[in-house]
Amino acid sequence: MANLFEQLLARETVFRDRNYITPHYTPDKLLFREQQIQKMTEILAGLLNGKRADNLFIYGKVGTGKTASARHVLSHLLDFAGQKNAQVSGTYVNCRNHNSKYRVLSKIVKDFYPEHNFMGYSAAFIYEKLLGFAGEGRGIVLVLDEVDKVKDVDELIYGLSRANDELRKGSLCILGISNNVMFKDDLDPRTKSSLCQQEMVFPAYNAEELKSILSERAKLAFNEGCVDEAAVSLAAAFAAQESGDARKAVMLLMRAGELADKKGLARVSEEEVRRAKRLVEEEIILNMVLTLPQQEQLVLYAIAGLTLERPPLKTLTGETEEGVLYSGEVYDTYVKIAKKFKETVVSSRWYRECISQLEMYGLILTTQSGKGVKGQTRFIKLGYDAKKIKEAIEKGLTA
DNA sequence: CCTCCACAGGAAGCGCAGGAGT
DNA sequence: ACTCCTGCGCTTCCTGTGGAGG
Repeated sequence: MANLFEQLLARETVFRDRNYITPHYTPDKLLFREQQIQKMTEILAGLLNGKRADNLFIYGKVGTGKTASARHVLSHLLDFAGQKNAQVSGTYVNCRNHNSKYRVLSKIVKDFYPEHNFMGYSAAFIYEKLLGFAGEGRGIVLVLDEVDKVKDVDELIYGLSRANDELRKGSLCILGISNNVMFKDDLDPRTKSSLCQQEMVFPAYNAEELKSILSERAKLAFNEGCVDEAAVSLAAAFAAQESGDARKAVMLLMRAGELADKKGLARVSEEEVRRAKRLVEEEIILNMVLTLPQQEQLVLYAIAGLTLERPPLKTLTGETEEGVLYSGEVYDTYVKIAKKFKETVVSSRWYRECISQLEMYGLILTTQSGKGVKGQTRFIKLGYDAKKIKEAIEKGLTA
């Protein structure tokens, strides 16, 4: 009997190197971002001659290459500065992980003085340290990704730009990135004019562009001839239709490849992409179900349970129709279930609020009762597969 | 036509956790 | 460290609505 891992590795695969088709990988050449990269290069070029550079604010939806482009330009800048012995430094901060002025500043200073640990030092000290570093005559680029996540952005930007004004030698250049279009309007006017000296918008990719991007990745990630062109087109089309998010397109093709491997297929075809899309959608729904507030989960669980109990009805035309539930009976079963799980039972008013929420999420469908029913009530129908939803919630409740 | 049923959904307010302000 | 404030989840109370049934 062969070793378990040996077996696994020896298995047929469509992948040459799976890493190239994960969202973590950034290609050396960023397609369809030449303009943006060019403009960023122009803005930052002055630093190499000891001049100041304008601050730049970049925005655009997720998966439009903002982060990748910024990091790309930054690394080129630092490489070139290293070769030319120019006094240029820079660092990248993801503000989702460093979401306050203090955290951002200490991350920056820690990057410039890797041998020191500034944990616990006062904000003023860290600020001075940064001023000192720049004051030695360095041009510094600070890439602040997802700046909108910083709680006190105004203070952070204000502090940094004031530092820039105070410096006699050296300079600071802020390159802010955000995918929230509204963010700019919430800023203090002074912060806004400071951060947005230059602005840039990254548009979403269209289907053709996504196709080219995917093709490039596919060449690297898949073995030759292992992925149909039609499959790449379809994945690009799906992603373009929804959002123009390159990351989503890449994920879709990766999943399709995994499906092909699982089924022992030699190549990835459109069929795998379709199945991958369904799979991804299912994951999103199940994830949504699990992150629902407790009471809404219980209500949904009651609906799923009742739907399964009730055999699908045959309509007059012979088609089967999903069981339609009355609002009242759903509430009654919800109460029973909540008691069984020893959870608090909410009032029927709040239950109705849960129903509205679930409908907003698209997890259920409701219609007003018409003729043939006494009183006024809502008919409730599950939007997705009852079994899967029930299983998902059961898993969540026992965990 | 009136009444009742079986709900829908608005308004006000309560208790609590957690963040902001000092 | 302290209070103050705010948002969330929820309850209570209430008025509205359209069909069923007498």
